[in-house]
Amino acid sequence: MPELPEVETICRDVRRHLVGARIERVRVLKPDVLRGIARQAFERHLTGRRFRSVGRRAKHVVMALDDGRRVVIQPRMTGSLLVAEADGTKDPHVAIQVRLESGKRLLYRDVRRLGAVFLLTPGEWGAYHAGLGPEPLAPTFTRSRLGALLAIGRLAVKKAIMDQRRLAGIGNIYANEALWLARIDPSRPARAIDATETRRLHRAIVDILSRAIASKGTTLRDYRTGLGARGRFQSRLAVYGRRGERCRRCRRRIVLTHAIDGRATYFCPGCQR
DNA sequence: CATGACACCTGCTCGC
DNA sequence: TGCGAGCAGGTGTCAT
Repeated sequence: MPELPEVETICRDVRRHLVGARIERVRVLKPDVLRGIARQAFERHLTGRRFRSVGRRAKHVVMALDDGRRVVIQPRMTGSLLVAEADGTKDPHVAIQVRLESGKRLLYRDVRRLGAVFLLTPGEWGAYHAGLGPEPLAPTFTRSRLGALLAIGRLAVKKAIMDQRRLAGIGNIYANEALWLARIDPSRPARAIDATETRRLHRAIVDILSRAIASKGTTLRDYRTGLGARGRFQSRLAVYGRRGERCRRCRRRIVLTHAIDGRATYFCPGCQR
């Protein structure tokens, strides 16, 4: 569920509680969220370590430890990370609890348990990082880089901007919203997007992600910030979840289709070409 | 290599 | 009220 703005919000919220803090105890309650490491090894490795930094890459939370390894969390559809004051192990959906020296708990909660948690060496992190596309909010993400990643292959533009190897962090909600902002039909072949449209799409992507972060993300169902609050961007969505409502630009009714990759695609047939 | 189908899970909503 | 079907913000694997 969480896309770039939601994960960014989570990181900002939990960072100040974690950086420099010593890990007193780790409890993995749902071992199937761990990838490539067993429960005991994960718990043993983290206990006694300190968090050195908390950051985001694509839609993933990256927490560096003082031994150089990194805990990487992919929340996927229903995962959430939050700092709590009290024990969370009674909550049936808490997969991992990390108790800090402050007494606070870092909880990884995941109703569907589709999320994934990794413990990576510096070398493994390098490969992980390299497998993801550019960060859309980094200064290095330019119009020409967007143009280059759209030019390859024959897939729909919506699929192209959601492909994490091409561009990191955009999911279904913000893909729909960015394409509406840019007035581009989501089903258009990516390679057919011209320079003017690429310019509009670049601006739309940066704009929608920045504004969503400023609103602490979009809460439709499960998503919560790192402090357990709801995001506010859902009230700003122009097309996502608004089938049958009128386009705020041209007054035509918003259409829903599942023709692209089987995912919900909302668009305005009046002004998205 | 690109692409599409499917799997992974649970919970919620809707129609009957 | 109960029940089955369909759906959900993501990503990895497998066959073609």
